[in-house]
Amino acid sequence: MTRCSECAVRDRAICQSLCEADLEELSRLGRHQTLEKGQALLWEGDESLLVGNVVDGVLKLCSTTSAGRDQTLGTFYPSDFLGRPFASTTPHSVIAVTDARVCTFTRSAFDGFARKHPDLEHKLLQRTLSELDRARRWMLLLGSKSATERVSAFLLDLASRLPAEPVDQGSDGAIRLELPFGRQEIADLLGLTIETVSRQITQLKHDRIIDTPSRRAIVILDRAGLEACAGEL
Amino acid sequence: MTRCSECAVRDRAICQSLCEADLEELSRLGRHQTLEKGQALLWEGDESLLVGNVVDGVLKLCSTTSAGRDQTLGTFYPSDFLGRPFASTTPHSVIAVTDARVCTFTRSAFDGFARKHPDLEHKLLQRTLSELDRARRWMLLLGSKSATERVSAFLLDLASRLPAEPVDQGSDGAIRLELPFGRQEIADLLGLTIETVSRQITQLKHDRIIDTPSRRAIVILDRAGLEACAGEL
DNA sequence: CCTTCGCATTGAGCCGGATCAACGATCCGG
DNA sequence: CCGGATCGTTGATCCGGCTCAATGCGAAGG
Repeated sequence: MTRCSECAVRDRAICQSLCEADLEELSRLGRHQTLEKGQALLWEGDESLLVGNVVDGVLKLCSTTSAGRDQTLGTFYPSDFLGRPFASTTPHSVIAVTDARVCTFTRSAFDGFARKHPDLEHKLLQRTLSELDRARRWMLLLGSKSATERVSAFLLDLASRLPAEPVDQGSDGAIRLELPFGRQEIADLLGLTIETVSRQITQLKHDRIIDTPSRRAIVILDRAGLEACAGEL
Repeated sequence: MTRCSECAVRDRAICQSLCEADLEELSRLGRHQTLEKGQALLWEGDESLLVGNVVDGVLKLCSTTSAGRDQTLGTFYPSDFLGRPFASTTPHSVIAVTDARVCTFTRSAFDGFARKHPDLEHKLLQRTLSELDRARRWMLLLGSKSATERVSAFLLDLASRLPAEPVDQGSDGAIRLELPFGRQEIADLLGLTIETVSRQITQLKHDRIIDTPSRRAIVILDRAGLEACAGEL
């Protein structure tokens, strides 16, 4: 394992709470793992064996309905913590959306280490609380928002999570997003169908609120307009 | 404030992690508060001033859509922890569903105390992780389940949370639930309208899966049938 | 260059749940 | 016991998003 002190997310992941010596100890418990797009790291209902940090790439948390429909329950970006510590089973699957690198620990080793390092647990608590806030905001979206609102909110959420590349060519404040998700994945995230997502994107494009230079790219032309469509927040 | 050692939820709330001496200290930071049905304890977006434990009664966590529609994002039963520690604002409102008693702390005092008591923080972390699991299960419900599935799942969730009173009269394993929620509140919880909730309940009654001896009471006659309607989990 | 394959878009029709509106049932104060 | 208020149920209609089906498009490979 590469030295933690050289880690790309050293200053953003929960490990930031650790001093050099502790970090050294933790690093001996972990290993780096690379995942290919589509590959699963954890399976819904399985024993909770792994936890870890995302170093690079995007992953999703998902679950399959009895009706065969997939629902995505969350997303993980670099420096996010994933897995279910302090429980015997993982309630949901974790799947790589893009090729990804994660730094993983066996759950039991991590649990033991965490219990001995209150600062680490504190960071983890803060993250979990934020994640809970985020999940509840998403519940609000799934429970009471229209398709337009969902797609708009999704794009705004993405814009806040992704490294935003400003479009230089004079187009005032336009932001280009490189989507890590395909249309079907967006649909699973929003509790919609792929057709509805596509139609909403087309509509937003016609309204000159966004542009779609390519399948996997979105340019936000009118952020305020998009926020209005998202029903705020 | 009554002594914590006599508290009704002493052995179930996060305080269980504390020794007598620490408990004594914590109790000096807190106060008991009674709430009437419908009364709010925290307001969405306000400064996060309070956190606490539910001693008695039921409360809900909710948010109002731009469209004026209410969505309930969670519920609190005795021994549950509520409020948003370690953040400056509470993202959602907390409102009493029934008359309730809560034991509250100012957030700043609680935060300070928690940081000095890793065992307490650990308990809080475990609770937050469970709450996150629960929120995600609910997201699955809101994102991809039908009205029948939602209402059935709601009744099962309630049955697992409420002190179940078995119906004695030979009716094999039937369970009676005293609903703390009105129809509108159930609708807000499930992301449905009151009419749809009502129709679903009527349907389940016709199918002899449940019975409704009174407005606020539900008897689960056929638990397996209800689980089937809920699309499992 | 053309083919193929996977993904995205577009169209037509349908259905579940929302909406609007009326009607019961229960509770409470007098 | 009555009258009103609140809450829940039921019915009729409407509409947003789903379903099913066809078409378009860009990337990879022959």
